[in-house]
Amino acid sequence: MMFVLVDCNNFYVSCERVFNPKLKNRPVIVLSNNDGCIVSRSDEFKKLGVSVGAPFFKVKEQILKLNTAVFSSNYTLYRNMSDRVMQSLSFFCDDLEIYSIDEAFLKIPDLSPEELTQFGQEIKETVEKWTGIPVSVGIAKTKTLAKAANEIAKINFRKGAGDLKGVLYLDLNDSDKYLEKLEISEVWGVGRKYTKKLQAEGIYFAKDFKDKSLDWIEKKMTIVGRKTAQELNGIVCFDLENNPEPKKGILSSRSFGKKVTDIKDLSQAVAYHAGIVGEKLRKQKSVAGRISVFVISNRFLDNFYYNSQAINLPISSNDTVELTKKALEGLENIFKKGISYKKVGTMATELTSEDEIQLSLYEDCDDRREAVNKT
DNA sequence: TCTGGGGTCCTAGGACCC
DNA sequence: TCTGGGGTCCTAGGACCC
Repeated sequence: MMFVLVDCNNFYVSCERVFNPKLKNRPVIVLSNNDGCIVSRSDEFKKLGVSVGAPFFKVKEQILKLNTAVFSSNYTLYRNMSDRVMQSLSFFCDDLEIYSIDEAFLKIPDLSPEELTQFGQEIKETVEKWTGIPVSVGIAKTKTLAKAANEIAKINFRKGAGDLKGVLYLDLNDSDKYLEKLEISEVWGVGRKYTKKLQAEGIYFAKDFKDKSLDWIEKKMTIVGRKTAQELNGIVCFDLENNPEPKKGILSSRSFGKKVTDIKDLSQAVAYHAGIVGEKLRKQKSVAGRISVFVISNRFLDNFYYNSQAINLPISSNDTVELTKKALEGLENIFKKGISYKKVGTMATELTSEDEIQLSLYEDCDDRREAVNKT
């Protein structure tokens, strides 16, 4: 079997371009809540080293110089476009995992290298024709290698080399020639912290990592790192997950656009988030056994303050009134005067299905009845 | 003063992903 | 002046149990 990773290029930017074709040849930036951070940017900025997550104010000047179109994010639009992309993909293959809003894995049978490459190109052309969203395709023996292949195809395309045309099948037999050029930080599962750690050990490229001893890697990076290394060697450790379990936690949070110090303002926000959480719970037919609330000050200033509290519910619930009451109780316990708060959130965990809770309520009744009968 | 061995469960914290 | 939001998984250490 082979894994195919289809990844939309600069997804939010591409969505905006679909609805406004004049933006095709113009630099575009999409910003987060409160227009604080960059969440998507066109290729011009990738080349300039403007990364996702960068604070807008720091790069604003540089960006506006280029006659850039700047957008606040419009998640309804992006969700809608995402659905269309995923639908197009399901046309090619039923064995499909929607990994994120702009990425999906497909699992397909082994074919010859030429056929695989052709398959990838067909996917790319079709999705672009049907949705207007440009994508890159990576194909390989494991998810981690498919991710790498996709990344390499993207880099190649951006450099204007163009020989891959946004599609790469990474054959296990000559993976080294690609992996020796792929920065370790680009490997799926290796983030900022591990990149530093690994570089300190002289590991700069995916190939260096892949050739290290597994036990050594596990010691440094837990079992997760071990699996990543195995996957780079073609051993499948992460299979397709196309039967998603219901979510294990549901979170709603938002940062404030201005200074907030008053518990009244915080309470209002916490209640709002509890409402959102309740709504999401009811939508997926879950109830929460635990509700937590957290507050956080500006992490870039001194006197950084973070605190959180989790409260167990006597009976699991998805009722907004109940959730709000408990969340506000929690807030009172962690509120500290004189702090300038930047963000609050409410989170539900220990989720179970609505049906189960009803069942257990009946069971309680039965127990009680039994107890009564016995006496 | 000496003070077992093994198991489970829970939580906080740290890493990662998009 | 201004730094997103929503998730997952793993581990260590403490509490508790026999």
